Amino acid sequence: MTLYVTNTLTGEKEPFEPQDPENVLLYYCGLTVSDPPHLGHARSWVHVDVMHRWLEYRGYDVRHVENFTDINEKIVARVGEDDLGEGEAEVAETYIERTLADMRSLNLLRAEVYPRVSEHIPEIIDLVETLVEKGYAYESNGSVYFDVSSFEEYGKLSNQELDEIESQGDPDERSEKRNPADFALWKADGVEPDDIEEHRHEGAAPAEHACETALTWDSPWGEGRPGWHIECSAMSTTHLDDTLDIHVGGRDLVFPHHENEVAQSEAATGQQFANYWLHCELFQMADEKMSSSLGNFVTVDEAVDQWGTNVMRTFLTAGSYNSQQLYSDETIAEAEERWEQLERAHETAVEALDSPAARTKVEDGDLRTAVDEAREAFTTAMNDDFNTREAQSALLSVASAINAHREDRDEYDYRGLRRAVDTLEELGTILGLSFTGDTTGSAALAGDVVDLVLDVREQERADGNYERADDLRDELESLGVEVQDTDEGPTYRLPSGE
RNA sequence: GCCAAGGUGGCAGAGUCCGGCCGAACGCAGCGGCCUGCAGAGCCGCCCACCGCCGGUUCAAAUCCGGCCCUUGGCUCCA
Repeated sequence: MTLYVTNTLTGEKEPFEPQDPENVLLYYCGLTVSDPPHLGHARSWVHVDVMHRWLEYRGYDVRHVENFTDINEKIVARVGEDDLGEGEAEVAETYIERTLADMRSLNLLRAEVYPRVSEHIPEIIDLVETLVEKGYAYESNGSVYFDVSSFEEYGKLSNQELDEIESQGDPDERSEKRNPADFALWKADGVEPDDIEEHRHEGAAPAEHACETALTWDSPWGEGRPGWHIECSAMSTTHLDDTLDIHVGGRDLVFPHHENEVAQSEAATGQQFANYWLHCELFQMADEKMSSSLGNFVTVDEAVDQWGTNVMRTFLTAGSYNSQQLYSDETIAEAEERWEQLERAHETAVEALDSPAARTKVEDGDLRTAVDEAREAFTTAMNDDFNTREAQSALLSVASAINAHREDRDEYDYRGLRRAVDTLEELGTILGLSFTGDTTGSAALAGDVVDLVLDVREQERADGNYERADDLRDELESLGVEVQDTDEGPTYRLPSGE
């Protein structure tokens, strides 16, 4: 079955064909590490992760590269704040560590490499030199700008005409540029206090001091720093190839960032930069998008602490990657409900498999058919531009089939249930969902203690002391332990977290 | 102003590329029943949609074409 993806470059859904039939070169525009990652980032990460997993599931060897932009005025602006660090490099490092920890907490597959701008200055300088030599860029006052008029296809990604594009970069640069739409590849000197003023928070070090920590490098044009767009071109080429199969990023980066990457890379190599441009849509808050600059974000660590990894992943894949998604307590709660349905059904099936009522000679055609159809539906959904919402529906239909089977049978279809459990686990993994609860350490101890309390409660119930039994249940409930009485005795769920 | 995406039930959100299986999925909320000491979970059934508006094409349109209205995002740092 063919995989279809929506390509921003053409604006159409097209069959996906990597250059090499066995490998996929995937580059994701990572973040500028000047703030703690928020749920908007997590949404993109999770969708890229699901793409990665699905491509692997389809048999491709995925070479996934994701950069960290660790050179930026906004990072300099944070110097000295809290315990972020005493210089641009330290602040960046602090946030990179936090970011990697957040990524782990979301159960993301690791990328092959997480290149940093500061470690690719020679490659960047080479690239800028190439552009100057080929006549696509010019030096001005120690800075180097890309001459957009020299690149005929400029605007093809964001579908804009050059004369409609307004000035890029800060006002000071404009006098140095030939065309207001030209953008900086290399910026002369370091960072000036004025450059960071708007990004500074309370408690940050004095601007002059912070700027002194800004990193600069020698270049053929004198001391300076790389411009914003050039790093992705340099790093993707270094770690992958001149032509990427898939370049992913947030919708908000289409212009100018991605447009500029296309211009730089294609001007330098003469090759198409990326065959497929995929863009993740943004979260929609009640009345505006979630963004670092608006300060209306929920950080990833807060969210994962509160809801747990599986709920977050269910939430983040509750819409297609390329559709805007509404963020609210209600929409998260709904995702939690979906996840819990899956989790409960999984548990139900596992318990049924372990019970003596499970027979290899029993066969429930409805169950087996439902599982097979769900598998089919999941595959179809994922191949249709990574339709994770539909994929979730398919998983939920397995859950319903399990419950229905358990409901109206006295003897269970062992093989059918086995297949249902395997399907939930296997397909769940593609969405990054994990059914394997923590059965070690304190979680196991907690489970034993709950078992003990439930034993006592069962005795009370047997004795007809329902009030006492309900109290025990309420107490457990208040600790987050969800108790359910079933025909085969009580079951419970510990608070979801990790 | 220019570019892009979108307007589907009370909410949320698929389906629109490739018109008919859409009398519109999945989930939440709501209603009835079963089960239960009770509750929850679960099961069965139901309710809620003239698919933004107007017009066109067609045997047939949520899906194609044209016009209009509205929303969101980008055009400045942004996943």
